Amino acid sequence: MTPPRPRSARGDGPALRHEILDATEDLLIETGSEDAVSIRAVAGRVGVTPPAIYRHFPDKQSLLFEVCSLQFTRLGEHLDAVMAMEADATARLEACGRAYVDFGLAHPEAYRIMFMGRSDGTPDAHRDDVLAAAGPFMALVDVVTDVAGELGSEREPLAIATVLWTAMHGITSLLISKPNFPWPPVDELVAEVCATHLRGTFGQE
Amino acid sequence: MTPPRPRSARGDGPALRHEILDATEDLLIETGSEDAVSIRAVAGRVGVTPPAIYRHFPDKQSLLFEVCSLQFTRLGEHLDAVMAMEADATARLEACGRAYVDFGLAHPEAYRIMFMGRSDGTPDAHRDDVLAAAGPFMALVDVVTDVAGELGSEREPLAIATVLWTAMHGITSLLISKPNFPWPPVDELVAEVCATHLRGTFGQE
DNA sequence: AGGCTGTGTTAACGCGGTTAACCGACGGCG
DNA sequence: CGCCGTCGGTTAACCGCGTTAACACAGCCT
Repeated sequence: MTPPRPRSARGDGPALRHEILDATEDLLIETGSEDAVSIRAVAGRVGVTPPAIYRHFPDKQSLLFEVCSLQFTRLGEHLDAVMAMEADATARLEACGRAYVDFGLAHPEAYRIMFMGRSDGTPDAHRDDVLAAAGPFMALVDVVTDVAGELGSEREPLAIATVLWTAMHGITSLLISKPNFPWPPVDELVAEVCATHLRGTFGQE
Repeated sequence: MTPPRPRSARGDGPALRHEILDATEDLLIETGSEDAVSIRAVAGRVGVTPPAIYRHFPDKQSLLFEVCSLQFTRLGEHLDAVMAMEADATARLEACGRAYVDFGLAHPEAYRIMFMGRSDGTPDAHRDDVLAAAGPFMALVDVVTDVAGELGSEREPLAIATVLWTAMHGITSLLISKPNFPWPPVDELVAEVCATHLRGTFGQE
C-alpha cells in the first residue's frame, strides 16, 4: 500500500517543497476541485506524512495560492507572447481578452481560487492591492494606453482597463460557474464584448 | 448552556423546516461565511440536534441553496419595483444594473454561493438552464427588448441581455472577491459600464 | 565531541458532514 | 378501544479534514 514511502530527504532543503507544489498542482488539475486537494492527499502523493507539509507552507491556503500564482505567472508570459504577435492596438486588445478568458477556462479551479474566493481567505502575499500592481493587470493598462493613443480618448487608461477587466472576468467566471447556461460560443461572446467596449469607449465605428 | 433545548415539535410538519431556513439565513448574514454555517451551528441555533436537519433537507448544499434562492426571489421583486419607477427604457436598464450590483454587495455570501461556486456542487433544482428561464434574467431580457424597441437594434435582445449579465456579474463578483482593489466608486463603475454598453450596443451618443 | 538546526516522524485534538439505529407521540383503522 | 405505521426527533458513531505538539534523527558549526 505504501511502497513509495521509504522516500526520505537529507539536507536537500527546497527539493521537497518543489515536489509538494508540483503534486498540489497535479491534484488540482486532475480532480478539478479545491476540496479534493487535501493536505493528506498531497502528502500521500509526495510520499510523506501530512505534518511534513507544514515545514514548507504555513497553511493550506498559502500552498494553494502559491500554486495558482505560479500558473498565473505563466498567464502573464502568455499574454506578453500573444500581444507581441499583433501589430494593431485594437487587435492586441481583443487578443488579450481572448487569452485571458481562455486561460481561465483552461485552469478553472486556479481561476476560482484566485478570483472567485473569499477576500479574507487570501494570504497577505496575494492581497488585492498587490494584484493591481501585478504583471497581467499592468499589461492590460499598457494595451489600453496604446489603443487610446491610436484612437484618442479623454478618459484615463487605468479606469478603462478596470472596466475591461470586470468585463472579461464576468465572462470567464460565469462560464466557469454556470457552464450549462445557454451561452453563445465563447469566441463570439468575447469578440462581441470587446467590440462593444471599443465602440462604447472610443466611439469607433 | 442548553436552556432552549427542551424545544420539541408535535405534528407540526414544516414548522421546524421554516425555522431551519431562517436560522441558516441569519447565520449566513451574521457570520458572512458559508463555512461558518455548519449543520451543527444551525441545529444549535434552532435548538435541535444535527441529524434532525436531515429530516428536512437532503444535505447542506440544498439547505444553503434554498436559503439563497429565497433571497433571490426578493431580488426579483426588488428589480420589478425598481423598474416600475423608471419611465425611460434606458434609465430602467441602468437602474436594473445598479439594483443587481447593490443586491450582490448587500448579500455577498448568498451571491457567492449562487453565482461563484462550483457547477457540480449545485443541486438539481438550481441547474444552470433553470436559471436562464428564471425571473431576474427574463426581466433583464424584457428591459433590453424595450430599449431595443426605443433605440432600434438589429441584434437579438437575448444575446444583448446575456452580455449585460456578464458585465454586471463581473463588477459584482470582483467587488465581492477583491474589495481592496483600488476601485472607483461603485456608482461610477456601474454607470460607466451601462453607458459604455448603451453606446457600444445601440450606437447612441 | 557536543550541541544546534533543519526536516522528517507519530500521536492526537477538535470540528466537519453524514449515517445508522432507536424511540416516543400522533392519527387512522380494524 | 387498542394496535400499528409513520413522522420527527434522539443518541452514538464513522470517517476525513486542517492543524498542532512532542519527539527523533541527520548533518554542520564550533
